[in-house]
Amino acid sequence: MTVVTRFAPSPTGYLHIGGARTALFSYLWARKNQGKFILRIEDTDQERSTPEMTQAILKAMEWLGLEYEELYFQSKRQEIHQEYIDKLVAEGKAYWCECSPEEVEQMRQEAMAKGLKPKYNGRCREKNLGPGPGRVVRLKAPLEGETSFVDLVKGKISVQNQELDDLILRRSDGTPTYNLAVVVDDLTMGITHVIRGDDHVNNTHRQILIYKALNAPIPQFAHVPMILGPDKKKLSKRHGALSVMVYKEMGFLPEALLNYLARLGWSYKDQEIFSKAELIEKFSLENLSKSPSVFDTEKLLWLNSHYIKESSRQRLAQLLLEFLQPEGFNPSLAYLEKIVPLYQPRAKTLKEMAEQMHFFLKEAKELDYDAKAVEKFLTPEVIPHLQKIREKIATLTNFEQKALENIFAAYLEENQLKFKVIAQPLRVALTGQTVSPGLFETMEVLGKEEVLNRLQRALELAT
RNA sequence: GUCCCCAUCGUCUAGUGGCCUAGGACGCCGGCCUCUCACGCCGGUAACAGGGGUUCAAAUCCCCUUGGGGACGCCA
Repeated sequence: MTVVTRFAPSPTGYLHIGGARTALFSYLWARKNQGKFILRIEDTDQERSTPEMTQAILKAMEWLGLEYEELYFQSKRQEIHQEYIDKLVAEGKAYWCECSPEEVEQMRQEAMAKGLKPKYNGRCREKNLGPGPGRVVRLKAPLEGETSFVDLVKGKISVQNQELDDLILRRSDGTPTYNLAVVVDDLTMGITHVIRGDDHVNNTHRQILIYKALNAPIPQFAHVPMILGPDKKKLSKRHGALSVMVYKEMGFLPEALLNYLARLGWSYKDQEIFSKAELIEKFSLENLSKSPSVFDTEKLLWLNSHYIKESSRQRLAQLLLEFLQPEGFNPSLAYLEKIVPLYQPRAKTLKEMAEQMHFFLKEAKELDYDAKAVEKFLTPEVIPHLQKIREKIATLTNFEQKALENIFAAYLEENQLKFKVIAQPLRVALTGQTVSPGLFETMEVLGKEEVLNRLQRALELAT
């Protein structure tokens, strides 16, 4: 049987870190088994679902590169859901209930008071009611025995049927409830493996009851533990960025996020770095961890810097444009491609990279000079040296790193100087700041004319 | 409150009864490299929650305690 997995987000919010991870696991499992990966938008909550969020989720899936074979919208499948509800009622596996939400709430209170789990007490079970205003359809769940399943990551999970109640299948407004819709959809889409968050384990037993009432085959379940914040609480907005697309805006590469997410709750021996192909090859459900994991931005940052080093300068240059343009810079790709390699070993994010390279993108006359740096390094002692060096450089015809190094070596030799003495002053003169990539590579990228202009400007500044 | 699940360094994890005086990675600390900042390289710090069993042998199996997470909707 071919493997079919699905990711079923509800468009009541953006695609968040946790969702992205279960989507990834579902995707990997399908790919590994040459199966099918389905994206199903569970937009049945008319109140809170929006088309904008649906688009946002689709975009995020695309950015992450999680391609799916089929796309469904749950809201368009209500007739199918209804068919199954009718079938259950016809077979006596479900019944109409006239209890109002207030009455049910009271039943819950009573159960709580008795130290029991809050649940519906089954009052309309045997009333044999038909449809009517305000009425819902409930599943006639077994009163005794236990329901269990073997979770692919947690092992056997059982629950006494007394703990479960007659869950609602069809709301009084005629729409199907989540549990019914999920079961019918998973069933009709031929899902073989339901990979989802830990928070669904309790629903699983209820869903299995529906499968059984329907006499349908039950898929395999794999419940992935939650992702926690640094305080070990379920990851939420107060822990910072949650949305996948915000990570994009923060300058993360999709492969870094994917790699990080994969290793969060899953492992393959001691390996840390995985390409997508490797992930597909090595992924397995049994190596998923059973316990929740804490989201660690530091490690994500490390992976991101790793992938920045691995990426081609062309790709990074292209991506950088998105960060540079809002800042008012519009460099040519060719020029950017020359700058990028100088930052690949240094930057942890694209955003950081873009910010640090500003001085490359301005002309000498509009360059910002850090006042403190100027005061500290452009001293009367070094000015003459910079002046002479500028003259030497001006004679250079091939303005390359090697040639520049030679000029400097010669000058330092003649004057019995250490490079250290003029390095920082030179840096400040060229970049306006005290931190930058190596000076020779920086000069080569800036080009002769710009270097001469900047030295000129610095010399004027210092006097 | 009731039910379900979980428990190895600060964090992500390896470990599937002897190979464990517990390995890797991030972070942190120190050193090397060095024109600044990084990168890189080398080294270090640091964990089997506690208590009972089972066994010749337990991080690994069982029980209890503690701690943590999740779920109890006409939300998904």
